[in-house]
Amino acid sequence: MAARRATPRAAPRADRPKQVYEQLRNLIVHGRLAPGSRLVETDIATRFNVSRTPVRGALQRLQHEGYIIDSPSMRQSRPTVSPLTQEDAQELFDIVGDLEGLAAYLAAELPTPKRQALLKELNTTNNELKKTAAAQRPDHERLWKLDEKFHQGYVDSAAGPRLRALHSAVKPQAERYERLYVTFLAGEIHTSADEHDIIIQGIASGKPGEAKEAVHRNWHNAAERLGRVIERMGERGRW
Amino acid sequence: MAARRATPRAAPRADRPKQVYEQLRNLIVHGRLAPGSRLVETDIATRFNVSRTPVRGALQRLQHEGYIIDSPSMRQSRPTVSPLTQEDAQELFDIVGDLEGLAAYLAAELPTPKRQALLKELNTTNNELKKTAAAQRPDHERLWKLDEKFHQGYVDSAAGPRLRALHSAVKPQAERYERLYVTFLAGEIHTSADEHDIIIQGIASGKPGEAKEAVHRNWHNAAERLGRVIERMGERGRW
DNA sequence: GCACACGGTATTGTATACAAATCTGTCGTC
DNA sequence: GACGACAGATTTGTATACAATACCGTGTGC
Repeated sequence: MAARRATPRAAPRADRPKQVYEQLRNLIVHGRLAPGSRLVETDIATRFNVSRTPVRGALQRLQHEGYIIDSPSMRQSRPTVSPLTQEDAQELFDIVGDLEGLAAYLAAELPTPKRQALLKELNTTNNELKKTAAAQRPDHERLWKLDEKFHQGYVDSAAGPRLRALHSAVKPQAERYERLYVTFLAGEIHTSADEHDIIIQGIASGKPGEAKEAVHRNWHNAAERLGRVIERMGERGRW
Repeated sequence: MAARRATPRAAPRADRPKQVYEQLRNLIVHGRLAPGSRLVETDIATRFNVSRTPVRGALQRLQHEGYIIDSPSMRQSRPTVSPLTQEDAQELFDIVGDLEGLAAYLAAELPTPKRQALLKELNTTNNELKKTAAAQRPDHERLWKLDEKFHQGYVDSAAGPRLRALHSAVKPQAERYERLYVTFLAGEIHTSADEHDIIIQGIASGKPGEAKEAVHRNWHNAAERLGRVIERMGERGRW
């Protein structure tokens, strides 16, 4: 164990907690750390050649953002990767839809010039999404990125700092489920893209309420479509 | 400095990070730690007779929940108490309204028996609120607690674990502004109580959309009323 | 054969020493 | 008199030692 420590104190002071956080998050999101896995500070520390201190920071953030939870029936906190369930997906998507709905509401109230620029961007992204989805063997990574970009578009241009912060803490958690979605429901992406058009329409016509509702429906429907997939997999939490 | 440490290692192992967090949060919420104040780990540690380790955990949580921010224009993170501004209040209240709106939506969809129990509780609380507000010199602390209890009612009975967690992380931040509200707008509490009745009505009639909208309006209006107060104070951040 | 207690092990909580980085104030130079 | 460089002081980042607690397997008594 001690022989393996490459450069423990020579590391270039580059926000190690964040690096550890990102790497762990990646492992979780991509399913390499299965739901239920226990995260042991010491193991992680040796794995990344850092001490427990930055690891602790990363774990606390992961926990706060919901990627890991303290396994129940234990007093001492034992962080484990949180499970993937149908109910959780449904609730999470509703919450994301709600937050993004608020952003869309605000986007529809933007002054015209800014709104026009946003609309152009949204249309471009969504058309690319449609085109990519229509391909013979759609590029999953690209599909996911385009969908992400679409939603991020109106959030960035209309949300204030607080909403943005909250969104960027909550939304990424949906990635765990979205990766399932895109893997098993690539054929239904066009449904989503059509729903996106309704969102665009709501923002374009300057009707905040409609834009918001369209976003809600998009996420709610996605959760429903996804629910069938999770059920089929028996909620095993692995894929 | 060293002579003052009472029982550094004899403390009864009672989740010190949480204790530190709660005490700091209290200081912030009650304005004893003014916006812009710098929080220095070592100072806090000596003040509470703990080491920097639990303090660090508390600070990280406070930062994640928005009570403190890294003051800009500095590379090294220098946490300071976040400011109180009109825009921030408006955005924060909209977000809380949005989250609680979702909870109210779900509450209106609850099965009848559960809904009846909830409605009874909400009515009781709101009537007490009205009664308290009508008094000659209303008890501010009590007013705040009753309003809090009212909103918590439908959240607790309808929200899932995720929504509850998010709500309990975001909502308490509004307390900084609510304390202003109740201090300077005690006379307008009845307006809020009337808006609460509309929420109750929405849940009672089983119309999720209306319940949600009523919650949105309640928070949005509150933010507007509060905005006038903050403006009057010149957004000094002290009171 | 089962329940319970006990001891070893694993893991987290806390304190503290040290290193790196920034900030602040002073002094010298132009 | 102002600007800039340098040195001391502050403060945070990291590593690590130690303490406390929870977990787990084994053994003993009934």
